[in-house]
Amino acid sequence: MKLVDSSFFEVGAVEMAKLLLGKYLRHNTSKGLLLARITETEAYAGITDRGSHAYAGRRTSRNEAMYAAPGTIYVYRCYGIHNMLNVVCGALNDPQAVLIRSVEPVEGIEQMWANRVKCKNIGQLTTGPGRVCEAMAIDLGLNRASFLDGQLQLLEEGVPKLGMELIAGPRVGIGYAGADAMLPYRFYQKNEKWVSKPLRVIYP
DNA sequence: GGGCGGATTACCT
DNA sequence: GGTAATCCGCCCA
Repeated sequence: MKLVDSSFFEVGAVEMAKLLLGKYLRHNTSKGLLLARITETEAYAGITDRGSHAYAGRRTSRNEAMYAAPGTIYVYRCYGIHNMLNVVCGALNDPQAVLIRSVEPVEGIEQMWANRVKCKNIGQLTTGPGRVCEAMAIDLGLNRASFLDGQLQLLEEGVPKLGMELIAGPRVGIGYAGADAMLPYRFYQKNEKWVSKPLRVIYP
């Protein structure tokens, strides 16, 4: 597998959310290598998206990473407890990002179990954005770093898989976003089992 | 300076 | 299905 290059990130969030499915997230930690396949994503599509931290051009210390170069890592803390991992994409000063909601563990699974202190069920090891960060030891120290040259990386297989059938539906937990809460910006592959919350309503 | 609440999870009934 | 946990960022004064 090879690292994706910088141009990979130069697309809007909705396209990026689809392209990230099946890619690999690798974290080189002091306790060993963690590798996982991305299985569920959500797009946060810039300043017109009421669900986004950057809606209406909001720019604060928390979301500053969204305004950085495509390929930047955006990690923030939610509910005072959980970290959320996002991939910044689009263009410089165009705050687009994709939330990684679930992954399939591939390597370093023992370490992931150790990181997920209270987890007993394999199906809950890495499904959910907070769980992904806990399992893969992703914290605020990675915020504003880059996927292109750091210890957290994105990889792809030499030969892309074809014919993925995608499921799309509304994003989770953004009821405040009004009409934008209905947008089909959450994605996973058909028959994917590493998913946080299966969709009831499926958009064709 | 102060109050509110969240891109969630785990554990309870 | 309901709710506690837990804290910084955000917004208003």
